[in-house]
Amino acid sequence: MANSASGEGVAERIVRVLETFGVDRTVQTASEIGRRAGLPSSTAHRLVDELVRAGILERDDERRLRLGLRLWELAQRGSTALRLRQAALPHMERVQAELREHTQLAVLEREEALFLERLSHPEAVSNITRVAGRLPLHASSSGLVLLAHADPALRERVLGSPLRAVGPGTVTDARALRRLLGEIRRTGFAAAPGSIEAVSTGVAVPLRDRGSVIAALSAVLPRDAPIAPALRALREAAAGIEAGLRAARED
Amino acid sequence: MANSASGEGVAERIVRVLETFGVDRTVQTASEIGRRAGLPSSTAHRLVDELVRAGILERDDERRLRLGLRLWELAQRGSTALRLRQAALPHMERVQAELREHTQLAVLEREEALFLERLSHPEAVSNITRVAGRLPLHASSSGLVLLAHADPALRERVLGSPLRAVGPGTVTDARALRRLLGEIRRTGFAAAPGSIEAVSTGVAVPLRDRGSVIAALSAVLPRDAPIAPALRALREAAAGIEAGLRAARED
DNA sequence: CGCCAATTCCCGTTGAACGGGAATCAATCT
DNA sequence: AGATTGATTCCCGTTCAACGGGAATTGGCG
Repeated sequence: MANSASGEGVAERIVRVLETFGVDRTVQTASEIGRRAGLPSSTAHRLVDELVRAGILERDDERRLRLGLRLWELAQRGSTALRLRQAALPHMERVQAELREHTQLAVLEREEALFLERLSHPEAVSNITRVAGRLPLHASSSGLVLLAHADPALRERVLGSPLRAVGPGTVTDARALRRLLGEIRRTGFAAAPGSIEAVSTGVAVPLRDRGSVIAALSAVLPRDAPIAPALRALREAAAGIEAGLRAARED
Repeated sequence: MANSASGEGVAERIVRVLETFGVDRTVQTASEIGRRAGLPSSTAHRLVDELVRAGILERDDERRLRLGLRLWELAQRGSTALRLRQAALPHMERVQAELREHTQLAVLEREEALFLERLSHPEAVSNITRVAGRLPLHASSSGLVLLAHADPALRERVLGSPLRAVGPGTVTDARALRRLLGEIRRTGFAAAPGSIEAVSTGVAVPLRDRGSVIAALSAVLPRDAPIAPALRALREAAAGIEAGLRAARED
């Protein structure tokens, strides 16, 4: 028999299992995983056992499952994300210290904004993004910057799909969004008041490497705060990071 | 046929493939991977293709392979490491700002010290550790702290195995190491001058959760610097992190 | 004890994975 | 231009590891 369910490979199935874990669901029983991944119970148990043996999953004291440290370790190695994060971190710290607000780094992944890093500030306004969290491209300042500089085909795809509102200020009209993206390209930054939460405004600038935009650097400000100082700090940091990336290439 | 090589499962084989990537080897051809993982060429290509389809590996412009962002994303979710890192990061930043030296966070994984986080300071002395890097337990201040508080069986295993010198000051004598570990338990910190590089001294303190040591927090100082200020800063940070972990449990 | 869910064990079936080998493509050298 | 080396793709017969249904077992919990 072997894999009668559908024409998918083992790796895909493993990813499905890993995807049953989430920011909100970090430990589960084998049966839960099986149910969520759509696997027969006995199959789920066998597969989970194998993943534990391989170090991809770990069992805690109660024999419940969580993602293994080994997976994290493997993922860190050599990922492009890591290099970018390493180059960006010191500059992000400076921005965070200066602004006293959350500072974030995001990249485009599978038509969404994926947050690579987030330095939170205890006194700053609330903000839902997390490391390894995702947001739709049209619903955050970082996403807007990424979308504005993305491949035109992707941009049209997003503009043509329904634009879900995340916060009260999310731009959900395709025509307005298209105009906004043009403006972001022209001015070199995005401001998204209330696009996620009513109380906050995101400000983001693009980060370039070899000419093309590879990430967005952003800060989360209180709704009514002036954006000029944040923008200056972010731009300065972006320039520093870009210089770092250029220098790193010269090794 | 199916997997004639040996009695290992698919997951183990996939991990072997992922392990061929390293900090120093982040992109490879499919054939390279196959050779290093001990797979026949055609098998390697098929497997790699599947991993790319699953998003675990990515192809760059030249069709060479690198670890995928999706893997990183999955790994971040829900790992214990992430929670610890998140709790520790702000305190580490404070230590780094105060000492102006590298600050690191390490845990015990498979009989080695695995570095979860590292804040580097541009003006500080060189230091070879990296995020997701590993060092033998006896060869770094962090490792010594972890070893001193590790399960006695593991400790004996390490003491009984050959102790490779990494730097000029690495303790390689089992008897001396045993005495040193006792002292670390007594004093509550480890100082390791030159254990990795001649020019630097590592200072590390344990990080406890529910009574047992789960990680080590360390700083890298110039060889002749006084360790007292660093020790004070590290201890203060450790206390703060431990309080944070306790508070997080109350949710 | 009775109930429910998780887990483990058993086992007959079978097709997906395997890998040897040859062909193709792409650089690089002579 | 022809030869060489290595990566990649394609083909295909073999086969056994994976599969999953089902039953038995464990373990809380009221």
